[in-house]
Amino acid sequence: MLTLSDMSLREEILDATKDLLLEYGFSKLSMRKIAGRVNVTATSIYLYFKNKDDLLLALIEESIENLKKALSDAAGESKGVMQQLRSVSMAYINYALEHPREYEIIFMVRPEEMPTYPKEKFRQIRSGYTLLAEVLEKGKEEQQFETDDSLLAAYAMWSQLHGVVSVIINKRLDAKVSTEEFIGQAVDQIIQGFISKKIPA
Amino acid sequence: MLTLSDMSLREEILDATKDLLLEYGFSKLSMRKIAGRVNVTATSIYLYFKNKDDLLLALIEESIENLKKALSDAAGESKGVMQQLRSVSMAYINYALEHPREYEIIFMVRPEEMPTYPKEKFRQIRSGYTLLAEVLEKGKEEQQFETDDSLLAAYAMWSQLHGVVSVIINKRLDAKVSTEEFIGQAVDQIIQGFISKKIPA
Amino acid sequence: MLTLSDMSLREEILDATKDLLLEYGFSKLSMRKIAGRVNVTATSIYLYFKNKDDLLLALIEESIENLKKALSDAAGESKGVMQQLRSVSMAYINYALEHPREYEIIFMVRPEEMPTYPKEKFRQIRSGYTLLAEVLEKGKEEQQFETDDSLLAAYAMWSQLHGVVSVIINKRLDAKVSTEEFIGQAVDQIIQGFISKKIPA
Amino acid sequence: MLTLSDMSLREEILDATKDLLLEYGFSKLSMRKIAGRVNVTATSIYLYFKNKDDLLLALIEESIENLKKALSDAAGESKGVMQQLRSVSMAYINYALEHPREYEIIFMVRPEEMPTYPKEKFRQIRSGYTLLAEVLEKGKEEQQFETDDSLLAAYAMWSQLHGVVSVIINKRLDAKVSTEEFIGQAVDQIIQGFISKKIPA
DNA sequence: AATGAATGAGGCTTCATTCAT
DNA sequence: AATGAATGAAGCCTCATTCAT
Repeated sequence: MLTLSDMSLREEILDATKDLLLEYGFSKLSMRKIAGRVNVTATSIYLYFKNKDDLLLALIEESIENLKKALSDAAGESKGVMQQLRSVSMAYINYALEHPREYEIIFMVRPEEMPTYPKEKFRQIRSGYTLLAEVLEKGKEEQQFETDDSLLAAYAMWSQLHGVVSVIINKRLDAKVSTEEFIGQAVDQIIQGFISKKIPA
Repeated sequence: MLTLSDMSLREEILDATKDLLLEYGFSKLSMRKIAGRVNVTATSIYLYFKNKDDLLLALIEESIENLKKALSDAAGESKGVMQQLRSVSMAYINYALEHPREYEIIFMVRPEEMPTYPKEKFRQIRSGYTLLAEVLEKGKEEQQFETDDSLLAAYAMWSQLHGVVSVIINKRLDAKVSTEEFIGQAVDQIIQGFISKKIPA
Repeated sequence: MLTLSDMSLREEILDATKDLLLEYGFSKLSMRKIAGRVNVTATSIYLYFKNKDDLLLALIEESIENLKKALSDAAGESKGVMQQLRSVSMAYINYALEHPREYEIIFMVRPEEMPTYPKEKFRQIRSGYTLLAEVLEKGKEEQQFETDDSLLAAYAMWSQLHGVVSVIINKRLDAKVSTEEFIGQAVDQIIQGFISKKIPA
Repeated sequence: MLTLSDMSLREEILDATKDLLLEYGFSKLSMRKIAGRVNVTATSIYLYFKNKDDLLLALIEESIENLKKALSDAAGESKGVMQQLRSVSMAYINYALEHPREYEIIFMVRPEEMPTYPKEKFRQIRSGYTLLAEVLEKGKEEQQFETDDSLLAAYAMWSQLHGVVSVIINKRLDAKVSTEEFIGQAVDQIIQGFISKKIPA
């Protein structure tokens, strides 16, 4: 088991930053507060990160990496295309809910807030949907379902999954609504919407 | 026609704040910058708003009001339930894209960033979905479509719509993907997903 | 008579900055220390100057202006060309010794230390020698002395005067040497050197 | 031939410091930057120098030594007194322009910036002029020129030479003026001023 | 001989806010 | 209705230096 002392200061800093981001939000994050939480001088942070942006960047990259891994793991475990579709969707939602800090970091950090943020990273974030696109394309080939444009469909699905997650994480759900039921219902609708999409209503 | 001078300073301040939020993001927003954009001293803002939080609060309330109005207008104009479903969905997306500042303010301002924000306001935000719920309930009564739980379904739809909007506003879309096609595809899937939701896959 | 309270804070700040520059040197100058000396918060300085560079710039400009005025006054008071030559020289030295803070500010602030310093200002500083050049040119016309190149000669004289002043202000003089005698001797040599410059030795 | 690896780290540090001083100025000099330029940790500097002041002190001493040597070499090579006068003057200027880093370090580092700087060192700096004084004294004995006070005259000459050098190094010269012509003219005037100084104008 | 980790002080600057006018 | 002056807290970051290794 990992204890605090097993973590390098660098990791401790990253971890504390995640916490603070989730607890107080981006605009309240400060180097001093991060340092305080790790019981170190603010100066020490600069031994491991060039500056605040550099620290946030490292955080984002790490988080993206984790999300990507979670998704490809889920895709690999499943057999059929239909099953893959559902299991990747659930993996996406589960990862987000189990690692809200990381998920938020990936998505809530806005371009305007981070002008120095390399565009290429934003592209990486999108790569979440590419896995979906691959599954859809495979299903198309296997004639499991018909799609005009797998990429577009994948994008649409991804955005819906993101919406579901977003609403939960941001605590926009009514207290009366069970989160689990909500997820079940939403994922059903999302997948069903994709499968039976033919009537342009 | 409205000219600048027709706007009360209060409104000018609110408007400038919206602009700044969209342009530079929440963490870069400052009373001074707001004042500067309106050509007023920072002190003057305090004549109309108790403090920064109060200003943001007013902004959010105003924005929520506008969104609610846009939605109910859309619902009112349409005849059939099916048509209402689609037109409310599109109204939601359109409002968000046409008033990204307001939409962002409503959704991107996180509870953690605004500790003083009254919880009751967050509940109001959710009211966006109540209109959807009413439409769904009506459709159920008219036996246009079957739903176990209209409220849950409405929540699911709303979250998906939010996801679609979110991805666009946050510029997370690939440049290769046409926004219009994306919206079309997504809305189709969302509605279709709701209508034909029966197979728990 | 001027008392402290008669000075605007802006002037007090400029004055304190001069003192600190002279007392502790450029590299030790800080906004906090300036503020401390004026019994104000560091923040207050920013009400009058955009930033540190801006403050220093104002200081330099003011000092240049004063030096220029002192020199042209001296030139105006004297009658003959020879007398002008001597009186401008003495005015230069006197101004520097009576306002060492201002003189230092003009000359000791190096381009490398102030990258944002507008080149045009450096040109203004040189204008000290233009007055000399004019006097020399006039003397040439009046056939009081012969010069191939008045501008060059003026430059040479100016640099020598600067050297004299420099050595005194920087306290590089031996304690055994009387400053007054040193100045007398030096100015004599400088003027004489110019007048009888014909033998390329 | 000397290569980098032939230099002791101590010398490398001194050398890097000279460069940095010339390039970025005194106020931007930091132990870290010095260390960085030598590819060493800042800590390593403390193996060779007690602290920053100590390092600067070593630099100054070394530079003074070099200047003194250049001057006495120049005096030794020349035959007649008149020739010595000119050749020492030129040696002074040449040394300064060829080793601006060292020259600057000697003269630009102000007592106020270095409170711990032993006064005795400042006295050493002045020793530059003693060589001049000796030449003048010798000339007086040989009745080549008349001086009331050789020491005073030497001081005056030295200050003027310093002025000439100062203006060039500090890039205060107009671009239109040729540095070489300027030096020629100035040295002529300086020497001539000394030789024919008799009329108290 | 050299480093890596850490610190406390202080650098410039911006912030929200108040108070007297 | 609006301002100008001022503040204290805090922002990010760099500094010289020390200590254990």
